[in-house]
Amino acid sequence: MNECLLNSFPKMNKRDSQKQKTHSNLLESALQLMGEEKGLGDLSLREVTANAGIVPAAFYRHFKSMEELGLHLVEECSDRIQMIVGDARLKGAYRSALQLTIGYFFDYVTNNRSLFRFIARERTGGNRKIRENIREAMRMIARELAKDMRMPKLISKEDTSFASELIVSICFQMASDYLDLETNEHLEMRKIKVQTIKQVRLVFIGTIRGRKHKHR
Amino acid sequence: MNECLLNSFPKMNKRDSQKQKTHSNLLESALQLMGEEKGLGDLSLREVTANAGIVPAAFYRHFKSMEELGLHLVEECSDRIQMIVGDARLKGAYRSALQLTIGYFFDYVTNNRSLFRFIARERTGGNRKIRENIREAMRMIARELAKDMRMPKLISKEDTSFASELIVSICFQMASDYLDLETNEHLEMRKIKVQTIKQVRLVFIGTIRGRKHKHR
DNA sequence: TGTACATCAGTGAACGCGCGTTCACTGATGTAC
DNA sequence: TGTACATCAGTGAACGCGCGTTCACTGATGTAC
Repeated sequence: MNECLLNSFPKMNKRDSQKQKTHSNLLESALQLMGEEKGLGDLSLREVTANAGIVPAAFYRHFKSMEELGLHLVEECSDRIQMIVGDARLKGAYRSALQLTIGYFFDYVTNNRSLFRFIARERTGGNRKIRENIREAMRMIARELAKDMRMPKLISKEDTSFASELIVSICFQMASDYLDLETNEHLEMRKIKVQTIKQVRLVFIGTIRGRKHKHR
Repeated sequence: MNECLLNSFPKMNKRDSQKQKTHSNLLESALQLMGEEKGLGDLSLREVTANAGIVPAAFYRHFKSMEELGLHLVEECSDRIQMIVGDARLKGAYRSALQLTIGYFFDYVTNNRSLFRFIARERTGGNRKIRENIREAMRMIARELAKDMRMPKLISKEDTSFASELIVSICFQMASDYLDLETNEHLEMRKIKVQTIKQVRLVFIGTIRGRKHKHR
């Protein structure tokens, strides 16, 4: 479907679309190889190319280094997560109960393990440029989320963006703890979800009740 | 001083104390070599031993792998941070204004950059066992912090521990962002401290005002 | 105290291995006429 | 449409390098008598 779309572009000839395909094969391979345990820094150029079905030297036709691949990966993950948040809004998820919203979020996390793992891990674990890009991506996700928080007129735009950034940070942190559980530890999973809900509610309450003392 | 103390133990003969010294040289070397940018996984056994002034093979007299060294490092860092928190309590820091407390915290972070870097980074970036140990260490720090939060009788023990865990998590996350700044970005540093204060205050407010709705 | 033996932290050489990077190349695809 | 040349994603061999680990060793320190 993606390829089909690409081919429909006038300039997308056979050669270009094949290149696109290999390009995304490389990104997908990297994500896949990192799996549950490894970070970007633990991947070798050779294993990524092998997994993508090309020869090591061909890597340089697409990226000048693994770091550059990492930056593309951040971008892609960020796009995908923003789409997730956007979709959820369209489906009205964020307008419904908090439990439900957090539930949806953890479903997405479950269905995109390696994606969230990657972001959570490289957020503090990667190199500086990647960390910065992830922080920026999270800020954009928070902005997306903030649209859903246009709660009562009670809360100023400033407070909304502050709260949404904190909520995104908390959710990613909890998602990271969540992904560390074995897939059969249902009780623990439940506990983390409940905890997340409590934490987010606490942020809401704090934001609403604390709004008068804004600058002090 | 430390060595002196060790030597005063009856069983601490010359050989044992030399071993202790090399042992902590290795830990210190690892911390030092990780510096601002590298994680535990980016260190090679060879560079650590070289920096500690021993031959690669001698590493195995102390640890069976780099992972084991990492676990010792987590333990040491955790001890040091708990001492920091404990000291702060003795000095009465946590009883004084919130700004002051957070200020002290960031001073400690500044004076122990590599230590906090290590914890922040490996908290999500390291291997599973190390991540688990760090989470446990943070829980203990939260417990230590909770002693200082025995605020008005308003707040239940349960809520106190919940809030203190969230606060510790937030502080570590912010410390990690803080350490990403160049040492001359005073304005940005100020901003992160202010943000941290706001976030922690928000947690306090949320905890106090939300305490009636405990389980729902 | 002196001697003979045991312990063991640290040595240094050697190993096989996977790594990133370079290079001249190939052959399918695209382009100009 | 057919032909001649250009482009360029992917090839495959080669390189030097630092890696973790092994091994028999050394010699200072500890211990038993």
